[in-house]
Amino acid sequence: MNWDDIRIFLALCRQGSVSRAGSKLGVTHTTVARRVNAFEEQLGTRLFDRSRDGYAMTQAAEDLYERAVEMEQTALAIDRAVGGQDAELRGQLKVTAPYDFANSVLVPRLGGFRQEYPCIDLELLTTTGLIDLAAREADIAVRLTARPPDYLIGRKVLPLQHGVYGAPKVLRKPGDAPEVILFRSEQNMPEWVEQHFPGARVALKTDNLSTMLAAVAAGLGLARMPCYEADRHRDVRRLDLELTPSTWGVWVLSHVDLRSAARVRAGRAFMVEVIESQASLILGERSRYMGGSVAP
Amino acid sequence: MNWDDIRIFLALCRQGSVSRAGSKLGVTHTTVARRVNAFEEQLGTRLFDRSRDGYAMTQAAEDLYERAVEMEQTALAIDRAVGGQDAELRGQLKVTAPYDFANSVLVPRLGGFRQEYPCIDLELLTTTGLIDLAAREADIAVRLTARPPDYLIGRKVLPLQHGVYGAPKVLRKPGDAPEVILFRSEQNMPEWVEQHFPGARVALKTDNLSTMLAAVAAGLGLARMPCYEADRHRDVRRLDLELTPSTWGVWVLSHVDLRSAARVRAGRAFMVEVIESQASLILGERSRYMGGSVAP
DNA sequence: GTGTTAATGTGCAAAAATGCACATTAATGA
DNA sequence: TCATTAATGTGCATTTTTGCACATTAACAC
Repeated sequence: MNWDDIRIFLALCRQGSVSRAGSKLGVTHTTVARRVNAFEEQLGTRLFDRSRDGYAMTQAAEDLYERAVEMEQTALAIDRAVGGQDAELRGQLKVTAPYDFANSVLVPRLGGFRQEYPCIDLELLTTTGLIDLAAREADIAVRLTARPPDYLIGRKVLPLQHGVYGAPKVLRKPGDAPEVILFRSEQNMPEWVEQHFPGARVALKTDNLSTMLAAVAAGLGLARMPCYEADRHRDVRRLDLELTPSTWGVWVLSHVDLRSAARVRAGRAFMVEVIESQASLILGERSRYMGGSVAP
Repeated sequence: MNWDDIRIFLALCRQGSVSRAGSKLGVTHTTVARRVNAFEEQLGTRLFDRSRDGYAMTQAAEDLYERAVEMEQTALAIDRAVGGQDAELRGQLKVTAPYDFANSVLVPRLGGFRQEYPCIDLELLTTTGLIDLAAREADIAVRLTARPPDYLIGRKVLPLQHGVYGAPKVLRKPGDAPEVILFRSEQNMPEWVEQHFPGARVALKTDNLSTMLAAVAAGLGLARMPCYEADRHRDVRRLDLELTPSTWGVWVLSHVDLRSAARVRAGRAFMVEVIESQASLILGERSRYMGGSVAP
């Protein structure tokens, strides 16, 4: 028997629906449904009655529930026994991250963090705009930058991949010189425009990625954006252009003073894992190009 | 944390090597090594010292061990709580299966059965020869047959796929009529020889599959064999011939009297799972043909 | 009555886990 | 000294698990 099935079972008992259980566990509701179905088949016993209201525990599930709670207690005790972390993995943890990156990459996985560290009160402070601010009274900062400030300690988890994106209808116009969409901070025409679209006019200047992406999707023009943001939009396409590589990366940082606190270490490790697990998105490996292909 | 990692950890503590732990758990040693490595990384603590003698527990592992045993007790209690099976999933279980099929398909996975049902004393009785005997005082019989005897109850899990096999050096000889290898029970030249190798001489008659396979591999001639046996030998090749399909199948059977006993039901379910999980082997999907290709 | 929300379920694609085959090494026995 | 055995470790292929996108349905609010 896969003991982890009991963990899934317990969450579903408590939440009453595969959707809510999935959110708590940091997985999709389809995963919860499949895991519980497989668990029932393996045990040869139905544990839940299914309805649109959710999953109701059967008598068999009631019989197992207390044992499942015991396993959870033991699992938590194992967690605490590792490195004597017992007193430290509780309290408040503030994480700051760029708004779009947080929404695209971090937030969907935070259910898993809460599951793993139920005694940590997580607070996510987002910053808007591409040019990130210094950490504002946060324990952990996720930063998209070429070089973090000296007073923050951490490492570059992944390089930040950029691409130039446009809407299909814009890209299909043969001969037309598309317009470009820039950030407010870009006073001069950037290199990728001079190099690939000389003479292009600026359709829009914006101060955040969401607006930029929405503008690209609406066909206002082309923009150079990080892949983690643009590739999530299925209606925009990336141009297969040679770009000066970005020197920026995804950094997970904390104040030098805080790096040894257990909950900060746990928080950083978790953020690193979440970022690494979406490497294909961040590195642009999911980009869609015109003609339906993806990059090799 | 994946609670199933604790189950792997516990097995490795007890066995002292990833090879032995893998055998006990019914997985490969590489799986055990990977799971434990990932578990250590996730905990941020080294649990084992590695050497060629095996994996020795660290102090951290010693600290966790008792908790892991507690989880195992709780997991076993959950097993027992399901359907009130407590008193039934213990005792002796005799399984009979054809010698070659048992060795090729069943034995590698029996570690998993012992893991899952530690209180069942498994006894495997093998029968030699292609033509199987009636069940000999066994609870469960795995049979390769077209039609099981009436006093045995069960189902055909998979059809049995056969092929004609030869050694590469035999198959490379252009124009040479290869000789054939038959079973002792085959008094007349079988149809596949008459159809594809008319006039072929018999190089050898044998009474068991292992000898037949060894003879094929040694280049004595061609033989028609079940794929589950031949495809495990990497030096023989299957001929892409049209054969009269075998009417035989892999059956999992038990006496009509015994089919409702919990340990018999558990045993049958497990055998079915093991057989189904090797469908690609049994159905000949792993056959190697001349020229290095595999069948589509 | 209609729109919204939130639930389950399904099929396909992507990601992760596992198996397999092999290399290497050390211990052991002949 | 050499062959055998049994261990760990690695790279690639295969299998399994999970995510994603979508469909459907029911309850609820307006």
